Amino acid sequence: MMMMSLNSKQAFSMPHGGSLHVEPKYSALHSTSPGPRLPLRPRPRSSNAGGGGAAAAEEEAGAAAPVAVAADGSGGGGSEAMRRACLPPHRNIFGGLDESLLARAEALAAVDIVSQSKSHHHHPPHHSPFKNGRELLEHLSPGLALGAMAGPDGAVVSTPAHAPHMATMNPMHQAALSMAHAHGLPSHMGCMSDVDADPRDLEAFAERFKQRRIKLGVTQADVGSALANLKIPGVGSLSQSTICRFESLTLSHNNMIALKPILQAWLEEAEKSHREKLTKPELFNGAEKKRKRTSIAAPEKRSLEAYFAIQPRPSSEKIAAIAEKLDLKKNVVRVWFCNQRQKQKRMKYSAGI
DNA sequence: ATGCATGAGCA
DNA sequence: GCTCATGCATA
Repeated sequence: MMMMSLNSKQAFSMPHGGSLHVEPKYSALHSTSPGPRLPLRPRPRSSNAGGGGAAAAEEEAGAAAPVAVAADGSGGGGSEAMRRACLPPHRNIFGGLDESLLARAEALAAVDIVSQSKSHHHHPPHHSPFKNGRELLEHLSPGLALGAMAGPDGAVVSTPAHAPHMATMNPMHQAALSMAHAHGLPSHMGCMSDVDADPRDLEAFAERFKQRRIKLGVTQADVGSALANLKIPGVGSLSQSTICRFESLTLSHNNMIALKPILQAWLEEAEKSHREKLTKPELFNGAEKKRKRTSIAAPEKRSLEAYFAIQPRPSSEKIAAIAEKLDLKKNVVRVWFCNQRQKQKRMKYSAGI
């Protein structure tokens, strides 16, 4: 059970070189400063109150792009608004239909749906302690726009995460990981939040970051857990996924902006430590959680995509109907749509706003 | 690298 | 119930 293989050591050689399809990064948005700089809200708890105008506002929101910069506290709302402003005013012309909607999607995916004899599997609603890495964002946003930069009150979300297979780690890794420094974050942070939002900058940084990380011989997973060692108030660890997405620019713009200073801080510390060749292993240990990932079969997936094409935001009832037709759990379908929407948004951005 | 999932905060 | 930030599990 300990041979999970990869994961923590995928630093330099990813077996899958080019076979993977990279998802749309939001390459270069507008060249210079967008407007949406701060995802960080003043105090509110975790992430970005995205919910804000979410669903409702989503429809048009066209004009309100400027978005309140931080002050409003709902970073999410703001970012969202601006994001929407950039999106095409696609509206649900299908608003009224119900049956017809399903019928149409059915038609589109008819072939697949027919074979209801799919072999999908459900499993109990797994759960996990989950840690909240979002809080880190709030603390990182310098007082600039917010002015309210509380001290160490931030709940430092430490990571219950998984146990990095450090046993196999070489000295280099350890050195890079062991830098535990308590300090305020690199100087650059002082003036970000307003200027660091340049997409081009983020792109450049992400690339540089990856390059230097690899140079240090540290994996994405290592970086994630090492973040906790920075002891930055409110900053805990992050997962390999997040680091990966950061490097590949597959995070939301706001998320990228929020993470940049943190990763930059880590990078500087890591390189510093690397120079000193410090070696003090520091381990965390993780828990034993086993979440099972639902795998939606291709036919069902195609059907979902067909439905999504005509109505990306189906009502609860439509979701139920779809779930039944595809013989999937309603929640699975609902989540699928949510994730699909997120994905679509990123795609639209990458499309080159 | 990416698919499915959780959870916080908001409407 | 949505969005958004993130994460575990997995291809």
